[in-house]
Amino acid sequence: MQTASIIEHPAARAAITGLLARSPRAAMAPRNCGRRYESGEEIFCEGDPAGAFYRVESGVVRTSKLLNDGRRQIDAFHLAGDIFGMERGWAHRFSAEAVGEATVVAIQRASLEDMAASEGALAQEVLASTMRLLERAQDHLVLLGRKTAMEKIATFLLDMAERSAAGDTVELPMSRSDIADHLGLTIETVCRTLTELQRREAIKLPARRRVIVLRNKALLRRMTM
Amino acid sequence: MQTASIIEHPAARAAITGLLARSPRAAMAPRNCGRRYESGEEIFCEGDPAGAFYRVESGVVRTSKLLNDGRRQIDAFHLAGDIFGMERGWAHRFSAEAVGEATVVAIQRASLEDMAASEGALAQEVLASTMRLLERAQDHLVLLGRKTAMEKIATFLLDMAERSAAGDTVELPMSRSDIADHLGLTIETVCRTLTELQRREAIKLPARRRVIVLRNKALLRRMTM
DNA sequence: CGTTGAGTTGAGCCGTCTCAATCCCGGTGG
DNA sequence: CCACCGGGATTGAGACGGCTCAACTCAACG
Repeated sequence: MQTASIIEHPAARAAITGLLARSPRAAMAPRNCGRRYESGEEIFCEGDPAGAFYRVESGVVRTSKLLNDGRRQIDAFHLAGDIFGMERGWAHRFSAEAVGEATVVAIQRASLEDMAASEGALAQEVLASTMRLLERAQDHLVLLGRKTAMEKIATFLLDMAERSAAGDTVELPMSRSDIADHLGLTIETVCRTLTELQRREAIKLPARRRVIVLRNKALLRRMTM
Repeated sequence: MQTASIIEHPAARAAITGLLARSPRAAMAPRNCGRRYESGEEIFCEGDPAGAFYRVESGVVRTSKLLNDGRRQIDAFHLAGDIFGMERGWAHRFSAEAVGEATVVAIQRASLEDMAASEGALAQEVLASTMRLLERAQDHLVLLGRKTAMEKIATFLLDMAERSAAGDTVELPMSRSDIADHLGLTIETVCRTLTELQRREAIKLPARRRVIVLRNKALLRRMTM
C-alpha cells in the first residue's frame, strides 16, 4: 500500500482545484461529494462518454468487458483509494459497477492535454496511477495466460489479503462468479479449487460464505509460482 | 495508427531536450543514436535497473515475463514507433528482446516526478503512451481470459495486419513459439488453428513460413468475437 | 420457518496440452 | 546448381485440466 492517491496528496488537491477551475465543467464537480452506489449498480457503461474518472472512497468497484455471447472478463477490482475510468479517448472502454455498496467520487476530467499540462503534481499523480493500473494489468496477463486454476486462486487470495490488509482473514466482497470472471475460470472451478485448498489446509472456509481465512500463507505463496 | 509518439512530436522533442539537460545522465544520451540489436538479443532483463525507456525505430521487440519453471508470457510486441520499458519504480518488471533485427533508441529517464513536472508536451506524450499500453493490455486480458484458441488467433492476425498495415499480406516477424506465449497457447495449437483457418479459406499459408495472407477479413472479424 | 439464490459437489465431455514423429524452409558447403 | 543439414513448423494420438450440465446444500433475509 505505498499508494499515494491523487486526492489525498495535498499538492495534488491544489492542482486538481486549479485544473477544475479552468475546466468549463468545474461547476458540476463539487469536491468531496462521493455518490453512494447500491450493490451491482452501474457507475458507467462501455461506450459511455468518458467525461470523468473516479476514485473509490469505500467499498469495491469492478471494471469489466462483455463479449457478445455473454462471456465476461473482469479487468480489475478497485478498492478504497484506487482510481479507475481514466481514458485516452472520450468513451469508456469498460463498464464499471459497484460490488456490494460503494462510495465513489467523480473527478470531471479535462482533456488529457490539460491534465498533463497542468500543475506537475496532478500530472504526476495521474501518470503514477495509470502506471499502477498498467502494472497490475501486466501481472494479470501472466496469470491469465500461463497459470493453472490453483495458481490463479492462490495468487488472487494473497493479493486480496495484501490489498485489504486485514490480517489472515480475507473478506471477499465479490461473488464466486466475479472471481471466476476475473481469473478466467468458471464458478465451479473456483469452488472446487477453494475446497481443495481447504483440504490441503492452506485456507479455511467458514460458514460465512464471503470470508476466507488464510491458514498457511507460505504454502499459498509457493503455489502462486 | 493515430499514434503521436514521444520522439516524433516537435514540442516533445524540445521537452525531452529540456528534461535531459536537467538530468545528470544527459551526457550519456545523445539523441538519434539508435542501437542495433541482433535477433533475440536482450535489450533489458527483468530486474535490471530501469534507467531508461525505449522507442522502437525499426523491427519488433517483445516484452515478456518468465515463471520459475520456464512458462513464459509475452506481454506485448512493440512495432516501429512504440514506446516500451517505462517503469513506475526503478527496476524493469519484464524482459525485452529483439524479435529479428531491430533498432531501438534509449531515452534516459529522469524520475517520474521530473517527467511529469517538465514541459507539458512531454508529460502528455508519456501519459498518452502509457495509457495506450494500458488499453492494449486490457484488451489482451479479455483475449487471454475468455477467448478460444480460434478467436485468439483471429484477433491476433487482424491486429498485426492493422498495425503493420501492409494490405492483406501480413509479415509475422515472430516465431510460432512467440505467438503461442503471447496468446496463452502452445506452439502446436497455434499451428493447428492456422491450418484450420486455411482450410476454412480465411487465410493462406504460403511456403514462406513467416508470411500469412488474409483472404477473408470479414470472416476473420466474425471469429474474433 | 419458508423461500431464494448463491454456493457446492458430481459425472461426463471437450478443447487444449503433451509427447512423439515427420516435414520442409533456408542456409551451408561442395 | 545441387545435396545435405539443422531447427522451426506441422501433424498425429492420447491424456488431462477445466468446462458443462445437473442436482443438491445452505446462509441470508423476510
